[in-house]
Amino acid sequence: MHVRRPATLASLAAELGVSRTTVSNAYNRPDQLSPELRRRVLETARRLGYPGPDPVARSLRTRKAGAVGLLLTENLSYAFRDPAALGFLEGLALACEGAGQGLHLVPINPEREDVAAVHRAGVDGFVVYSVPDDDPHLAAVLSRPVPTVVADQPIVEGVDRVGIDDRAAITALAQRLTTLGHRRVGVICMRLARDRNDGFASVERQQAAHFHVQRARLSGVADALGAAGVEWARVPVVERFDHSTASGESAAAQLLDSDPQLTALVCTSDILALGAMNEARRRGLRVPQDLSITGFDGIPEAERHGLTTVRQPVLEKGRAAGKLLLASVDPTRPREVTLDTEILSGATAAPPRTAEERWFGP
Amino acid sequence: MHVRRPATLASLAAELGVSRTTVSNAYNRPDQLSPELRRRVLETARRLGYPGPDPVARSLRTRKAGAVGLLLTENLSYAFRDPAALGFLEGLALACEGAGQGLHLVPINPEREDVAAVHRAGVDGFVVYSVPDDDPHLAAVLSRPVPTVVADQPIVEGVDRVGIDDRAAITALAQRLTTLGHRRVGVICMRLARDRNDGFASVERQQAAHFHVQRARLSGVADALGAAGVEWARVPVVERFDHSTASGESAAAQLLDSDPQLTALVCTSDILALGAMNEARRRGLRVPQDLSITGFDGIPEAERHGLTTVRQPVLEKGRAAGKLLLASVDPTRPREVTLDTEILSGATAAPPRTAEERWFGP
DNA sequence: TGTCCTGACCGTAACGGTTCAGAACCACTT
DNA sequence: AAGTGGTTCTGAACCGTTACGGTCAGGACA
Repeated sequence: MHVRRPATLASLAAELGVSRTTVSNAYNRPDQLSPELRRRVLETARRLGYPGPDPVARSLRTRKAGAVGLLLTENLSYAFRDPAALGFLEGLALACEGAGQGLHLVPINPEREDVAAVHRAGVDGFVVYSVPDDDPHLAAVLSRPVPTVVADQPIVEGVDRVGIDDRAAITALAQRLTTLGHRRVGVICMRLARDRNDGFASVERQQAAHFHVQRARLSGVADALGAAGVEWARVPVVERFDHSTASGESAAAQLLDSDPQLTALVCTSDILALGAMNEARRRGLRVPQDLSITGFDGIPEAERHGLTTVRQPVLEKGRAAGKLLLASVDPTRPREVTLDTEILSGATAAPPRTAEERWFGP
Repeated sequence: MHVRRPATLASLAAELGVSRTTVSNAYNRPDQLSPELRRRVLETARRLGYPGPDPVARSLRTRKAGAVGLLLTENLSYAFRDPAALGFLEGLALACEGAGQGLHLVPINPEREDVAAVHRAGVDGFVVYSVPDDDPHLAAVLSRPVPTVVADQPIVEGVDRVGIDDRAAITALAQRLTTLGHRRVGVICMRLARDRNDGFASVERQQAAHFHVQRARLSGVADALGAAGVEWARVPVVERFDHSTASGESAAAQLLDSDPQLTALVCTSDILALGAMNEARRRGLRVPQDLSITGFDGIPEAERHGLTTVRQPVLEKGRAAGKLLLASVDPTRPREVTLDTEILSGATAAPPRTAEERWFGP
């Protein structure tokens, strides 16, 4: 007995004495052959251990892979730790599931700029989530002749997009602070470019940021403060490469050390804000009496801590990205989806203490 | 100007007046052709908008898809809500990433028993996580001629597996309760089969359970109680189909209603245990003074609440599953990996109150 | 001068399917 | 007897690539 090569559609057809077409039809178009023959085909398939048409060969012919690729800059595992990313992923998975499409997570090694994985992925389209404008993987995705949807960022000419109005949302939030009377405000933001810069971010760096979302949020804060007469160039902005509460803590420390007069910290994510709250507690500063803190995202953890923040519909965003991609054959689909946000009032924003209060207590 | 068909390797070769092989080599084996020609090939490719070799065609020829399939019973989105599943997913993603393999999430519609998605997935192997023994999707995976690794359950003859010793782990935990003096114990477990049964689970149902992990954990509890002289048939076991804290709450309520004398609740997951704690609080029962509660998994949330539970290395389990699958060409690999667990003592297990204490206070 | 080696390139044959235009056959109508 | 329509099945083309086993020119070597 020799090592039998696995059965194929052709070998099955030969065994049965019918054409390959007929075997193919037995699987894909039952109405095209008599029930009796179909039964025979399937039975013989079982006997020979034929597992059904090979998915890759089928994909080649039909030009459909049945899967959507997801591109993330970070380690895949990052996505599983960040609640906002996780919500997005869940929404996207939901949309794919509903359409019977697989979700192919593209493996990115952030160390090596290895774009090959993007070219190797057998998918019908890509969703790109939160990568910098100049990411080489993004370029690789765009070079492939498949539809693409970008979530949040970056903004690429002619590419479908789903996101929120980051700028307007954070402007509204920051306005609450200025309305409460805050004028000395510090800002904590996420990485602005692919290079690591854990420290103050100059206005030039802010404007040159490769992460559109961060850029938009910073200018949103600038808008609100500007409207209250605060000169943006004097507002300290601290950047952190890693997105973690530890980053929020050290950033808050850096801000408060450099300017103890700050009455409010605006953070561009809830994770950072939660870290900032930790640092405030460590310093014995009461939030919001001594220090107001705001976040962004509206993750469950933030809600539990009563953080004043912007809630964005992350799950809905993922779902919208999936739907948009899967509808890409439809010329009447929207080319851009902007979802609504909502301010969660929380309990971490209050009027600043006056100078007297600072010294003598309320 | 006509609608140009997208460029292929062949059309590129024709344009250049070289063979297809040479163009292929320009991408895959730069050493096989002169740098000069390679440069010309790549430049012409750019000019014609050729995006590089088609991944599907390549997969067909090389018989490698560059991706690992993941099969979950539940909605994909379930995996993003259950911390244990999430940890597993993260570990698996890490392993794939390290090997440059994609992770293909197979879309399962739990309503319809549609196995097609399994057949459509272009992957080099499957990881199956937590599905019932008789799941049709599992059968579909096994019918495909690719390596497969099962995580936790089910146990399939001849299929590689990674898991923990569920039975021994929970026996040790339950023994703590019996050592403390507990004899009236109730049990809350997850679904035992594919049909919904929100209520008491008979011993027959327990033994016929299609979820190996649940079966193992229940018999582990039985072992410990048996050793303390408690007849298992009299121990109330309540089953819940959905895995949520709400399920834990209602299950605890059902147990305590049926037997107010219970001094301890053993739960087969932390999620259920956290729900049970909610219910205890609602009833004014102090944990652990009035009621001891134990969990299983060791999720972060449990640790925060000081739950007495078993910690299992979920991330490591995912990673191990990935490594095992990716090593499946190596005949010397282990065929089964059993990871260690550890009891987290927590603060939700204490000696039961005596009858007197029950009536007159401690 | 003949032999061998090496680098550069090529032709053919898969890889395993799907698709589409018909062929063959049969029952039924006119 | 010829035409009509429907069902069932076939043949050949095609999807885009890579594996494999070459050829061929030119230089090294003895």
